[in-house]
Amino acid sequence: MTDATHAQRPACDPATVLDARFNRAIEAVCGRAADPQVRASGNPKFGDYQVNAAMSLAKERGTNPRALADEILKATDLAGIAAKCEVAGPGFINVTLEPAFVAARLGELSVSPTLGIPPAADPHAVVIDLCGVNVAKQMHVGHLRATIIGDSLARVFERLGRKVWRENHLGDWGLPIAMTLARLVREKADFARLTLDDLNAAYRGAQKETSTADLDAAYEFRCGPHRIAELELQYEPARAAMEHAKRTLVRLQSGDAEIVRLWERLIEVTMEQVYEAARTLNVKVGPENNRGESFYRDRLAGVVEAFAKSGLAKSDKGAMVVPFADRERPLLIQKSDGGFLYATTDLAAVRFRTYELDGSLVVYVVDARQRDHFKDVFDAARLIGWNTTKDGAESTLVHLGFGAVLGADKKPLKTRSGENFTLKDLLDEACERGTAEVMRRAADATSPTHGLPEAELRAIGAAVGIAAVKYADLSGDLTKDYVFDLDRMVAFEGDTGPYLQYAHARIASILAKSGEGADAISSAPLSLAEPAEKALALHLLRYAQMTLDVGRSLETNRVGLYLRTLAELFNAFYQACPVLKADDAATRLSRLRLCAISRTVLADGLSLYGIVAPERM
RNA sequence: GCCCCGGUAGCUCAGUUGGAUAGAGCACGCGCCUUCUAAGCGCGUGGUCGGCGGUUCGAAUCCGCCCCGGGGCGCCA
Repeated sequence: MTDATHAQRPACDPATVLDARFNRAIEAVCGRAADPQVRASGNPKFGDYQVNAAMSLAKERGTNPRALADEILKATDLAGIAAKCEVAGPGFINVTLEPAFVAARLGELSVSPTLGIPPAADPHAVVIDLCGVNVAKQMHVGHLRATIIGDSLARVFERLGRKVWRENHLGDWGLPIAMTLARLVREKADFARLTLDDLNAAYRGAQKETSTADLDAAYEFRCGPHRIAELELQYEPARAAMEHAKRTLVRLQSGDAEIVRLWERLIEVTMEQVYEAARTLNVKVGPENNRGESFYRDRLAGVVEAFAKSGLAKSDKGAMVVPFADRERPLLIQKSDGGFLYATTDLAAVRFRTYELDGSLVVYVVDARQRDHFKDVFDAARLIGWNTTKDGAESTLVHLGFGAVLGADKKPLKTRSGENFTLKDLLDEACERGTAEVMRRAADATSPTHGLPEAELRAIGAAVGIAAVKYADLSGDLTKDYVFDLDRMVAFEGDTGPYLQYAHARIASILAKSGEGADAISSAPLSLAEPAEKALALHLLRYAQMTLDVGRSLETNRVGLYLRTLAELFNAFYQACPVLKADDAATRLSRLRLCAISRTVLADGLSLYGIVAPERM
């Protein structure tokens, strides 16, 4: 997203070297610098890399593209880098790299603690709004995406060396919470023993008991006085409940010690499920990430004041709105009764995140339906100049609107009995399926997991089930809806999380059986004589660029694509090149080192998804 | 009505940001475990990339207009 990030290029990536060399040659030939357009070749018959700039440059200069490609190629110093270069097709320059050059770069990668990722150029923080639970409500499948996508992006930015804030913007404030609280008080609930189910029931009960929909409709359609009087009598309890809720809200807002204590208990009970889900999902979200709506309550009046003072907000039908030049719909920041709205809270949060948290990138991982809302909030923030860090650097505000999770019938996911699928149900089932599969395989006497303690098998099974769920979610286009089909995800065949874990376990197994020490392996000379070895090595060298690309684009699916390709290339290598039974000791050690690097990169890549890579499965 | 997001193989989806003959996985057909984990590998069948036009050396990708599906549109969050 930032130029600084974009400019970073991994030193061990051959594309970086080729880019520099061809850049120099193009400048010599054409008299000016231009992007050489270095790309990895899609087809092995076109070599390892292709340089595509000659065609567009020739068009610009009105010359023959193949002749220009020839000229550029002649001017490029590739001694020790390329084994073969040729001009092909309309003017592609196809480059086949020298295996020794690739091996040298891979050696650099293997001793890099960051796997070749250059240090972050932007010293500001990245702020990620994730999870987004509501107090007194059960977590459902929508929270799955907000949580694991946000956590994965956080992990990517941590890998890139950025300071990351995971912000759990909980819905812990406002009338609905007060209504729930009021009802629990009236019911004389035992707050010490409250469960989430109790809260949920109270929340729903409160919504229902205060509903005056029929009466409101009667007013709206100007029903006769008889009908109105009848309904008013009927809705007397609803009014009373709402009055109580409002009194409770006032006490909460004014800091009434007793009410605040009960309110905190509500949050505690709600968040316990979040922490449990986070543990199951291997997601780094805990109490330290809680910064809910209530945190911003004392800043809301200031937000409205700031917009009013700068002339950006105006009064409209008694409410305060921020109008926009390019659209009809204004942003409502204060109700006619003086109350604030979620847009007000979000504006306060934007300012806190850019200024106080010093974020030059603030990512909101919130479902796609809120696109318009965030467009308005971000535009308003830009109008008033809140998209800047403490030292005045520009902040990028991004809404990463993810698609819905659908059932097999393409409708929002429901259980068989037609109820909402809670996140817990879903994760429990995934873990069960994973465990069943691991147990089944462990029963086979020839399996590497045969005879392991049950607790260990269960841990592997849970890791496998969760990997299936997370991979299915993160490896697709985040903005699209996707069909949640446990049967398919937990099939563990093909393009799945367990497929990657399996590749990792195979590598770990080879290394364990080799009998070689880590030092002997990590210091072995690399030779990449076989095509499968070289192809694997080339892909390993692209890890750093892939990670940078994800940081720039926020497309987590690039990680999945990279890892799937890595696993495929490893499997091809595994099939074509014996490691433990290699022809000679030097080849054996070289291949072991290739295995070790593959394993490190695969495990690191899986860690970007927060997927655990077991040694055996 | 206005705005936003999608449409790629029978199904579920990729497609390295405009590159060479559009790829996987399921499913279907065939082959590979006396060799490091067969949750694997190889081969085959399967396509008007929603439609029409445009931009250019080159389009699934960019632009315009349609068709179909989904979502959102002031005092809830």
